[in-house]
Amino acid sequence: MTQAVRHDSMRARNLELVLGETARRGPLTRAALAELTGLTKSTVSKLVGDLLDAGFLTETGPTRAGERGRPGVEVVLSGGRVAALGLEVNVDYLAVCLLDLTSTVRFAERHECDNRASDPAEVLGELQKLAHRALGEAHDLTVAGAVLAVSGPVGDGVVFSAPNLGWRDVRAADLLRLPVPVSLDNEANLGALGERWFGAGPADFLFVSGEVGIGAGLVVDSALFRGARGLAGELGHVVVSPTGPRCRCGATGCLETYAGQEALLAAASVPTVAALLTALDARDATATAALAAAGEALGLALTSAVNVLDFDHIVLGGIFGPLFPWLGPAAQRVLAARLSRLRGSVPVLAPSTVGGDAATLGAAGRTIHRVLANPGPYLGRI
Amino acid sequence: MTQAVRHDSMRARNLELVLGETARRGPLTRAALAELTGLTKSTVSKLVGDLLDAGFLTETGPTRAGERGRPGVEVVLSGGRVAALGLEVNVDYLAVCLLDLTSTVRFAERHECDNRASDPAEVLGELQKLAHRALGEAHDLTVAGAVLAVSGPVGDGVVFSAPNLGWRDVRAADLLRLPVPVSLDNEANLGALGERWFGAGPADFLFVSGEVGIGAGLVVDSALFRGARGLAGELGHVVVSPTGPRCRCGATGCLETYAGQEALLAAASVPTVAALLTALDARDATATAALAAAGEALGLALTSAVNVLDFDHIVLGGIFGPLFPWLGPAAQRVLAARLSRLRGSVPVLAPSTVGGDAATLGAAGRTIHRVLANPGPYLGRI
DNA sequence: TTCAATTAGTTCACGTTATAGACTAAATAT
DNA sequence: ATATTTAGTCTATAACGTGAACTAATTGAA
Repeated sequence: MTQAVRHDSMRARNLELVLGETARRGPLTRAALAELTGLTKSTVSKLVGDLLDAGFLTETGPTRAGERGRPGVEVVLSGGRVAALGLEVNVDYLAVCLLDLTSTVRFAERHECDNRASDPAEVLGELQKLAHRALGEAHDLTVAGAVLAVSGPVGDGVVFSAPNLGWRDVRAADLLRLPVPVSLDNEANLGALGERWFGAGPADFLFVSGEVGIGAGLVVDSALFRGARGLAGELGHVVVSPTGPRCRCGATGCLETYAGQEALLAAASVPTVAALLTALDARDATATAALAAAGEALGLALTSAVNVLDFDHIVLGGIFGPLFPWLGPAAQRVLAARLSRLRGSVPVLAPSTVGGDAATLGAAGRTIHRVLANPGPYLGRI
Repeated sequence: MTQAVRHDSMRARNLELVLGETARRGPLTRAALAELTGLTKSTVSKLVGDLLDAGFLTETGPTRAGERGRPGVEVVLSGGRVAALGLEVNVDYLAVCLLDLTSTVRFAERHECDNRASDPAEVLGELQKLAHRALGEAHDLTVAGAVLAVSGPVGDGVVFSAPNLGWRDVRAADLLRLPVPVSLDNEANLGALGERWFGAGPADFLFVSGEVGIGAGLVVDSALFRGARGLAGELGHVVVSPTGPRCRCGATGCLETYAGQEALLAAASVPTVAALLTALDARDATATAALAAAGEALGLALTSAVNVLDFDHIVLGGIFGPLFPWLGPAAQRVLAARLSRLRGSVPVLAPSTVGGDAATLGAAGRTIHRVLANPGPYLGRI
């Protein structure tokens, strides 16, 4: 349901507009902002003034345009007011990062550890320590919030199931006691946002997160598409071949049984992802064949996803990122074979450009974007 | 990109809000509207006054509440101001309907004819005659626009490909000369909207349109989801079995090769859908088995779609509507077998409650909703 | 029957916000 | 030096929603 518009929401909306344009298009004069937003110069002046006072923007001095007329004074996003915390629990590590409003990394740390079949309280306690170190680096910045990335379906502060960690129904947002609001999201969703904001993700694309399970983050018009219940993107259980191997979900021939981490390692006869990469680098035939087969299965699942959702770009992240050279071409071939006639073009498949930090950065970025979209609450103080 | 908010857009927004609530929740007093929208009584009075003046609303006299206090005067949507035209070109018929703002059908006609491998200009000429009959029934109503439903991918007034009609790259919106703005949309999309507005479609569901091809309309939060290029919903080419029969799209084992109209008729050894229904009613073993097999394939494709998009409700339309008793149970079984463990619940599969008129009604409904969402342009006149 | 209580709807002074255009400021071109 | 051009500010104004006072119409109790 939509809300009534009053003067204050009108103002909030226009503040967001000015702040958003400045964030998106770098240094901008008031005149340029007026042109871009369609607001008048006077209105822009007033809004920019308020954002300067609040510490969200700073002036960078007069432009040296070399053109006729009075040079404008450019304003840019200021990193000195608000920060955001990004957290991630992965199978092999805990990660934390602190970003300011300009998306500059103020602090980042990764703690390598094995979280397989772990105790949620213990792991989150360890993460809390990391988070406090990051908060210490915030100094005088207001930390607007923290977002935690976990793989597997989540909702309303609860991890329903994280197969790689062995967690079920963990109230992670509550367990992680922090002096800032904590929220929770799926690692694939946050990875997708990370790729959009910090990598090469276009406005519409499908981000695939290959881990023990295979998740997907759907980005539509630069925003996450979450589906009716918030559980969209279960790419791992898309049907690849109805008569295929049995999956832990109870079905058969799901993508996960072909390209999930466990299936990959078993097919390549190696114990770890690191060993798999070594084998591939050494041109091991079994490993290479295993990856090509997995790539084909991935291509089939992506074909179905593209048919339903009409994506032109697909980014492979998680372990599929480093494995891309061996997995990507096969998947791309399947996509080309099955989609070129119908669509006229073939979706572009590419590895993540952000790499392993996509989800952590995306997590922090979510808060950054929340603040940029609604600076009101932070406007009074300074 | 979002737009700046000025006084006029604030007003437009609140007008939409008042009009929308009245449309959604039936007769409402000004006091109730104030409560619902969060606007003050004075604002609501002013907005309702304008909508009454413009002929969008009418007062239905004082309420007989029986409670203490002055009884309120209820207002309802008025059908006497604006109408909308819905058009459809199907393989077996042309259809037209005229709806007023209250979604009351003012005129509807269906012209049975065989449009297989037809000449676009000829067919659209015939449709134009029908449309003019409908426009004649509009009398003093302003017809705000016409929307034409065609099966297959469309975009910007052009039918890219309608396999059932044999059309390719037809500029249908231009060919159909009408005295009102004409736009074009996919039959599956409009069927989905028809089911949402005139049938039992919930706020989030997948509408499947079974015809020669199999399309899907994705409804998310009561709005269509069109994908990056507007071509979302190609359910017919979702992978059911990678080694299956060759499809006209160049791939193999697409859903269409199992459950497309041609595949169905061939498997059941009947020449037409009518004959298929007769055979099924007569408990013909071949036909029954063919439908069960198609249902399983449909179930597999829907499994993939649900995994990616997280739908809880699926509505089967087009020829799948009448075929539901023979096709639905098998599909539902596959969905249950493959999704229950992972999701905890199984998506509900149901036949369309609107039937064959879903797309035509959806087409007219699109214009109705466009006007309700932006009554401004029609406010001055009366 | 009368009057208090209650709810609906209108009116109007007011506050907030964006606008338009005049005005000042600072550069380049002639 | 002066005209021209562009940036930014200032002020009066208009649009719109708000809030409180006010009128209207009903029920219920004395």
